[in-house]
Amino acid sequence: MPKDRAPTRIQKKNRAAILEAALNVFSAHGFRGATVDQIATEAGLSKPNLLYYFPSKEAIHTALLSGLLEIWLAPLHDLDADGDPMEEILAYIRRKLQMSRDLQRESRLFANELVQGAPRIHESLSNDLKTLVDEKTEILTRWMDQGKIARLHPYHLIFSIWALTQHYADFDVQVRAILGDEDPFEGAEPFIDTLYRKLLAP
Amino acid sequence: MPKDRAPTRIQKKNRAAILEAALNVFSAHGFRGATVDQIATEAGLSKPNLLYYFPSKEAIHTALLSGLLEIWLAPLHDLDADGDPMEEILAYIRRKLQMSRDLQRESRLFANELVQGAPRIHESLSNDLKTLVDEKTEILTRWMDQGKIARLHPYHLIFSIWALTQHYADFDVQVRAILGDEDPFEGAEPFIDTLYRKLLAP
DNA sequence: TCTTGATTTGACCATCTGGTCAAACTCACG
DNA sequence: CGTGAGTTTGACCAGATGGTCAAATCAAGA
Repeated sequence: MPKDRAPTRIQKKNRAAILEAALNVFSAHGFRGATVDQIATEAGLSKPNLLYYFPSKEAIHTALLSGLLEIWLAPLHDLDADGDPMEEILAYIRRKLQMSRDLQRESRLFANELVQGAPRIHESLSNDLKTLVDEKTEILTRWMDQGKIARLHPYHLIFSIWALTQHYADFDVQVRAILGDEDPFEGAEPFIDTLYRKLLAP
Repeated sequence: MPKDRAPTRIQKKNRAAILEAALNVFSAHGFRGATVDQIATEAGLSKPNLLYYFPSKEAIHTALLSGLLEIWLAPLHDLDADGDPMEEILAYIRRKLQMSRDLQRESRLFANELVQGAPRIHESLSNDLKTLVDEKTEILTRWMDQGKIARLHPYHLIFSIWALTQHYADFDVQVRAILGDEDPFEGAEPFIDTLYRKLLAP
């Protein structure tokens, strides 16, 4: 294991390569389905070399997840209480959908984990995520009280946004099996936009 | 392997026990994460005994999936071109949500498979599923043409129903981490019902 | 250039896992 | 009963997999 001084050039490069490779492999096969060898090869390292940088498979997974959680929640974090309600929400949705397209691997990484009961990030959900969501649903509720948007169950409103946007990343195969050549996101964006405009209209 | 005559009493019982156990294990851990031993134990059999009924782990998985696909698609199959458009769609959604609650394991089984690219059911998607969806979107399009429901992209309308309902089964941990003690489905039903009434109103 | 810590690797290990097999046991039916 | 087919199992195997370790190689500062 490298000493915990300032990371060397090589350390930086290899750690990054490992996390990048791990994202590919874990998101495609899940934790159990991924092998250390696979990750090492994809990172251009030997297995013992990889284990020189991370003490275990589990450690790679954990590092990856906690590193990405922030990115994953950023759009919700940006929801601004002082902005125009409808525009804020629609902007959030748009960003979330964009992430589904551009960060499919990340979405699948979380999906894999969640479908199997989130054994490794259960704590983050109950703490970081719950806190953030509570903070933002409070804003939503205020907007509803002010008649700026329709009154709805705020938690389920959030769930619906997650469901509708992440569906396109997580279940991409299914979507493409049905749409054929049509680009999923081309149709998804206006559809979801319309949906929320109708739903949220006071 | 048992001869392919009429199945004996014991064969019936054990096959059923194996599939039931396999549903538990595969849905909770995914294909790769499940072990034959685990399934055997949960079915109350020894591993070689289990392999007397199914030739391989893969065979169990396949039998399970293909057996369940029919059940899974039944609600959509029931969508009746001659019924009242709005009521037909809302009934479909309600049944789908009910399935998310009552058949969580089944939902997760498919979710696990889909998130990882559906390596084992890709064909079913492109054939059975695609055919059924095409058949039903045609009905939806007709209803839109007749002005019975709002004009929307029919495929994405279907996707949205799948996403919104299955989210509660597949990502149950996340939903519960946020809702706390509140029953997810109690709030989900009216929320989703309202959503589609607003969305589909012509 | 030399030295020292950082990096890399081949060989190895224990365990897990899917699957096999021959022998033992059980059951239904004549 | 007796018997043959149906059922069950302990012992076993080969390959995969996570992880270890000592030795070899490399890189950068004195």
